[in-house]
Amino acid sequence: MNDSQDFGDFLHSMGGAALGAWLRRLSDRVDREAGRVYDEAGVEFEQRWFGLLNQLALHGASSVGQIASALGVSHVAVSQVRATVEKAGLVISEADPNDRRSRTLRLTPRGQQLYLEMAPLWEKLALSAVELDREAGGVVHALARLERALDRRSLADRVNRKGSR
Amino acid sequence: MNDSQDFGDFLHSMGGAALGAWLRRLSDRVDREAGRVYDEAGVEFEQRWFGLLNQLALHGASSVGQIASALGVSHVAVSQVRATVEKAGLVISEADPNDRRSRTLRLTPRGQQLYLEMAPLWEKLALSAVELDREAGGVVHALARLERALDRRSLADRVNRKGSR
DNA sequence: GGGATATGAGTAAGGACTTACGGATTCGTC
DNA sequence: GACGAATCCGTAAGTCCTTACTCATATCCC
Repeated sequence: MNDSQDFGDFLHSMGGAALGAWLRRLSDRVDREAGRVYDEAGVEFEQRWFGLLNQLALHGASSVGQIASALGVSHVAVSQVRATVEKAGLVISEADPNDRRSRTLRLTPRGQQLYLEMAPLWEKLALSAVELDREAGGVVHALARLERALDRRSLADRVNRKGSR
Repeated sequence: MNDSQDFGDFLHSMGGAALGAWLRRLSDRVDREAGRVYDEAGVEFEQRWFGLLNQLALHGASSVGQIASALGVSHVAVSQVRATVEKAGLVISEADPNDRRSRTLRLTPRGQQLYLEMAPLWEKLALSAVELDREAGGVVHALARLERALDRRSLADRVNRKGSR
């Protein structure tokens, strides 16, 4: 009946500190199931590659740092993925002539071809995600709001301001 | 204006397949910030320990498997945490006399004491989580609904039923 | 009662991130 | 123009989880 009361109960029994663990559990689950989709479709593709490839396909050649900030991950994560997709022949990288610290990545022909081949599958994945989101009553928006709330004030900050009593 | 249209756009540009990555990013963030809370409070505690300790404190002695299913993680994760909290002297374990395959865990006096010491901090963490959830318009409920939606039908299943065209 | 099967837990290895640090440029200012 | 600070990227190591495999004990069934 009283939803926010229920929720408080939930958080107290689960432990407020368990929010992170819960998010991780769900993320693992979604990633794992996406991986299964690729396996069942018989394609050699890792979910981890998606963000980088998608970024290059949508926005053309980009640097490691650009991709990292677009995806919201560390440059290290991008760098690691770059190494594997480059080894797989999907991407090439070369030093930016204007700034030789920076490395410019772009899809190879083979990468472009793979992207096109994968497109229908990703489309179905996106449709499924929309469907899930609808059934879940707008998780995606809720997550975006959570992210903004954390931007406004960090968890640590919120805890500290609860007083030291 | 049309929210679900916006959302579809979002998912198409982000890529539906990015949902998992996004959840992971948020989980990392929440966990990291929780870790900062412990550091700033000057306590030697790892967020990873919380689930196991909380379970033992709330439900008394339990087996590895019981804790794993209560927390929704693999028994391996519990086993790993057990090893470290046992080494830290917070928990003891002994073979269950009724079923010697099973290992029964319980808090040591020191573990109980730590639990009591941490309680105010966790309370503040829980309050902060409630606050965040309110600002985010009910993420927790949304996540629970997402989980149920995935239980009803897996992502792979949903994708497969989108037809192979 | 004994052999096949199931179940609880542990170890090893791996996946997707992270932080910490180091190397190579570039920038900014004197 | 050079010296220190800032920036881009890479490697190493660590975190928190997972799956795959193995061992030991329990259970089932004839």
